Amino acid sequence: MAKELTPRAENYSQWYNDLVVKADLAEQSAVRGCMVIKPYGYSIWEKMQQELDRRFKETGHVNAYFPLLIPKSFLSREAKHVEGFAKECAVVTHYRLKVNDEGNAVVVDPEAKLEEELIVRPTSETIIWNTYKNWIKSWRDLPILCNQWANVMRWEMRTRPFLRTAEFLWQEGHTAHETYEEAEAEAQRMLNVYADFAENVMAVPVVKGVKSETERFAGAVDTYTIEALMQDGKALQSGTSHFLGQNFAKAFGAQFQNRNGELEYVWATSWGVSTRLIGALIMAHSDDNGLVLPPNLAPIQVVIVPIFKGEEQLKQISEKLAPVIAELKQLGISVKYDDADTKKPGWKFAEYELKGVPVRLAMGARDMENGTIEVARRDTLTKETKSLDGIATYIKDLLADIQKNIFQKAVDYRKQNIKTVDTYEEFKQEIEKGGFILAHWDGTAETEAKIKEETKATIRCIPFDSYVDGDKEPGKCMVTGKPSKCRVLFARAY
RNA sequence: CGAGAUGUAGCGCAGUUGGCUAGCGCAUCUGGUUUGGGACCAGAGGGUCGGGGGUUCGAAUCCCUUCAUCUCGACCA
Repeated sequence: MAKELTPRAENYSQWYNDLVVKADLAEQSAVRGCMVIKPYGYSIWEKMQQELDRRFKETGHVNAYFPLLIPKSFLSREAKHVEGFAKECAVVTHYRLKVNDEGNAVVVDPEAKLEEELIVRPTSETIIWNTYKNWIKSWRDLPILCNQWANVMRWEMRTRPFLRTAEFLWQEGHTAHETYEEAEAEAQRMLNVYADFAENVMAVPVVKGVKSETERFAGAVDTYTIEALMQDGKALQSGTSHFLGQNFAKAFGAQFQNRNGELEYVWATSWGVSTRLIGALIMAHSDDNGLVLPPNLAPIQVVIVPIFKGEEQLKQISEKLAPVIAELKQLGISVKYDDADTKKPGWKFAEYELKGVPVRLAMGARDMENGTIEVARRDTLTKETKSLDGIATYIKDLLADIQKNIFQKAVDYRKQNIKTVDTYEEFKQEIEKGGFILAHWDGTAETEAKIKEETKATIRCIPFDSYVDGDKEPGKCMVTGKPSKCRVLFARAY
């Protein structure tokens, strides 16, 4: 056994770390907190990008690119914003290196100090609003609907592959609008795009809602979020969309003449999802045998393994399979035919299971004689022997079925792990078991802080939709007994 | 940034009362036999023992120092 995963039950974090490395998604780099995303992991990101980008374009957005480096002064224009990010910014102070006097190392040239230091972007609101203010003079210039695919850097103390790294890849949408209502609707619309993507492409069910003041993005009026539940019972914030009000417009002096000829500050949104989604994908579906990828994101949807003795037999099997491969490709299915004779079939089976390939086909001498093929599905780990006739359409349907099944499993899991509690004592017990908890809260930051302090649980969001009977009805805060409008979603989170 | 642990071949580890040429498993390479769930035999290559300094006739082993990683806290998409 070349590659063994730590079982989830034994050590969930270790399982996750093992999987990331052994499934060839990413590895540790020479730079603290930064990872190398390997080709297999990156191709999952590329598929995510394709699906998201298409949805952004369909909703009228265009892509652009803004600089990596931001003048330090920009960050401090919005008071809350700087407060939120100042502690985790990397700063560029010099623009030149030189060889030291001993001639054996390069050192920073003290002569080359920057007049104004530059910040490696933790997010781009400031540089973008400094730019947008020049683009916007009239209501006729609005809306601006831009997105950028970029890297950002947040100097985190503790990092984990995909879930929290110092540098990560993401997209950030930044839009400018004429009215409060239009911007607010945009923030909601993009949250819905994220939720649709999470559920239909990633097969990860999410709870949509609004963040409490404490958890809100620094500089936003409101932050909307999609929250997913991982297999260890912890929540993962998987995407956020912010209604920024006029905060950044005011900070950067972005005004326009409205339809009444008056000067007004521009209304804004921003929204993003990151490579963290790969972490969500792993922790939502995978098992002790390795990754389980939903067909809609799997870089390889079908792998075909020939089982042969000698070159002559391989040739015969390959000929038999060629039309099947062609037909699958015609149906838009990504296929890998692994006829390498350097690895045994058993090794390949284990390897592709580890990598989460949704469907595996195998053909040996027996199948060839019978005109059959072995079909194995990753999500259920079941095998069946099927006739070669009509196999391609069968596989196409099977992939759709697997996508549906993976999602349903995740929905069922969430259903089993979403509870309501009415007393704080009960809450303390339940939170130890993990999962989502719907409970009443008095709406104050003090109570929220007390709960976090005592239980490590945070308010993930105030959900938009109802998940259990009566969760939208008023009640009494489980801690203080003060009135509460509706139940809010608690969990321990990543 | 606080507490603890660990650094020996690509990976996982043994060796640490100071003493021969630093070892084992996996991986790698060569040749052969194999191929329906992580094959077998034979041979081979691969090491600044995390870095620096010290003690000593002699250091992976003892001392000092430094760096890195992991776990747990504080902080966070």
